[in-house]
Amino acid sequence: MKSTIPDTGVPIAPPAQNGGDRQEASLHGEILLRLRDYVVEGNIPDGARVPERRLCEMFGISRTPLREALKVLAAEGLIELLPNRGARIRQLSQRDLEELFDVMAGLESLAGRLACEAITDEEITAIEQLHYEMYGHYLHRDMHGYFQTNQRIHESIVAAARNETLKTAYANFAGRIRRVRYSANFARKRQRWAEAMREHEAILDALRRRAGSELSDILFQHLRNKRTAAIEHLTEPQEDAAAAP
Amino acid sequence: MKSTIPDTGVPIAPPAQNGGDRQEASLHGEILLRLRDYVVEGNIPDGARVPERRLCEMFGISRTPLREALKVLAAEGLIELLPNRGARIRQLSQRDLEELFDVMAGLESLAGRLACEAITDEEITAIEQLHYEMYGHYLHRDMHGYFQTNQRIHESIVAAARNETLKTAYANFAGRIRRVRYSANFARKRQRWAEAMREHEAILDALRRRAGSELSDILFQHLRNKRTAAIEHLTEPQEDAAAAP
DNA sequence: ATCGAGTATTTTGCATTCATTTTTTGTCCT
DNA sequence: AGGACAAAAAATGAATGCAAAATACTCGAT
Repeated sequence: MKSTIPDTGVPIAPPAQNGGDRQEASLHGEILLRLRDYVVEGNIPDGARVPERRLCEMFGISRTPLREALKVLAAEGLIELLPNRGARIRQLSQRDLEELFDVMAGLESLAGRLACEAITDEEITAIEQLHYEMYGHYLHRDMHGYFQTNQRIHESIVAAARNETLKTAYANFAGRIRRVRYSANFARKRQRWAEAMREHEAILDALRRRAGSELSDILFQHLRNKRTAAIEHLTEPQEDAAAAP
Repeated sequence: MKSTIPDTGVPIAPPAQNGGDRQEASLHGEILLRLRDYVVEGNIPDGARVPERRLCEMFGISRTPLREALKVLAAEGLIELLPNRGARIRQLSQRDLEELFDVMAGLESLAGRLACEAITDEEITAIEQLHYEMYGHYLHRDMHGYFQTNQRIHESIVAAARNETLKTAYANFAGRIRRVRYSANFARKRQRWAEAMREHEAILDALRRRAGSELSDILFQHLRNKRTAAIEHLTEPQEDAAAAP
C-alpha cells in the first residue's frame, strides 16, 4: 500500500490477525490461508463472483498476491477462473459431489488400511474414547456434538495412517465439501443415524484387530452411505423447510 | 509482448506451439501447462533453483504469469517456495516417496473398486488386449514397451472408474513421482517382473468378476510391491553402475 | 592461498501501471 | 414502456517499477 491513502485505504480486516498459529513469511502465503478459509466458510455464495477489488481492500494488499492466491484456489478446485471474467465460487453439481464423496471414501479407506499397520494401542484407546463420547451425543440427539466428534474420529484415523501426503490431500478434499457435508449430517434421518453408529462400531472392531483390508472395506461403505444420505438430502431439501419453521 | 522489441525480446521457445491439443485462453494457464511439463520431464535437476528470469525469457513472458504458475506448482507439490529465496525443485525424501506410492496405491485401489461398478465388457476386453500386449513385451524383455503398456492398463482402470475428480488427483500424484517411477520400473529385477505379471493376471480376473473389494485389495498390494521395488532400487542404485557398463 | 568484512549485483516480493475486454449506464428510436 | 445501440465505467490480464533481501564479488588481512 501507499503512505497516504485518500479514501478506502484502511484495511477493513486487521492486517495480520495471525489467528491460531499459522504464520507465513510471504504475503502470498498469508493471503492464501486467509482467503481459503474465507471461501470455505461460505462467506461468498455459491457460483457468485469473487470480488477481487473488494478482497484487496479487505486484506489491505494489492492485486498481485491476491491473484496468485486465486490461481492456487482454482487449482485446488474451490473456485473457477473464467477467461477475462474473473473468478467464481465453484458450483458443485450433484455429479461433482458424488465424485468428491467417492474420492474421500477412497482416501479414508486407504487411511484405515495404513492405520492398521502402525496404530498404537493408545491411539485406539483414544478413538474408543471419542466413540463413546459420540455415542453420548447420539443418545442425547446432540447433532452438533455428534458431528464434531465424528469428524475427530475420522481425522484420528487419518492421523494414525502416518502419511502427511495423505493427510494434506484429505484436508484438501474435505475443504471442498465442507458446507454440504455439514448440512448433510444435520439432515441425517433417524434411521441413517443409527446405521452410522453401527458402522462406527464395526470400524472400531476392525481397527482393534488391525484388519486392514476389512477396515478398508467398511470405511469405504460407510462413506458411501454418507454420500447417499448427502445426495438424498440435496435432492429433496424440502424436509428442511418443513421442519425448521 | 510488445510490437517493437529492443534486445532479448524474441522468445527462445516458439510462442505457443500448442503441442497436442490443449489450449488455454489465458497466458497463465498456458504457462502453467508448459512449465509443469518442463518440470515433470526433469529439465531442472532435483533440488535445484528454478530460474525465474531465465524461464521468463524462454517462454517470452513477464514475471507475473510465471510467478502465478509457480505458486500453483508449489501447491501441487512439484516445487518448493522458500521465502525470499525463490522456488526450488522439490527434492523427495525416501519417506516422501513411500507416502506418495501409498497414496497412489489408495487411489488405484479406489479406481478398481469403482471400475467394477461401471466397467463395460468392451472396456474389459480392451484391458485384456493391453494385458496380452504387455505379456508380449515381458516375453521379449522389452522393458520400455512393458512400462508403457503397464501405464496404459492402470490408466484404463482409472478411466473406467468414471470419476474425473479421481482422475485429476491421480494424474497429479503420478506427475510427482514420474521420474522415480520410471527408473524403478527399469530397475525391476527379473523376479519382481514375473511377480508383477502374476499380479496383473489377478487384477484382470477380479475385474472380470467385478469383484470390487477384492480388486481393491489386489491393486493396493500390487502398488505396495511396486513401492518396495522402487525404494529398494533407490537405496541400492549401485546395481545400475555394475550392469550398465 | 584462505578467510572474512564490505560493496556491487542480482533476485525476489509486491505495488503500480497499462492495454483490453467486459459490464454497466445512458440515450435514442420504435 | 421497451429494446437496440453507443459511450462510459469498471474489471481483468499482463508488464513494469521499486524497495528489500539474498547472492556474488572485491579486496585486504592473516
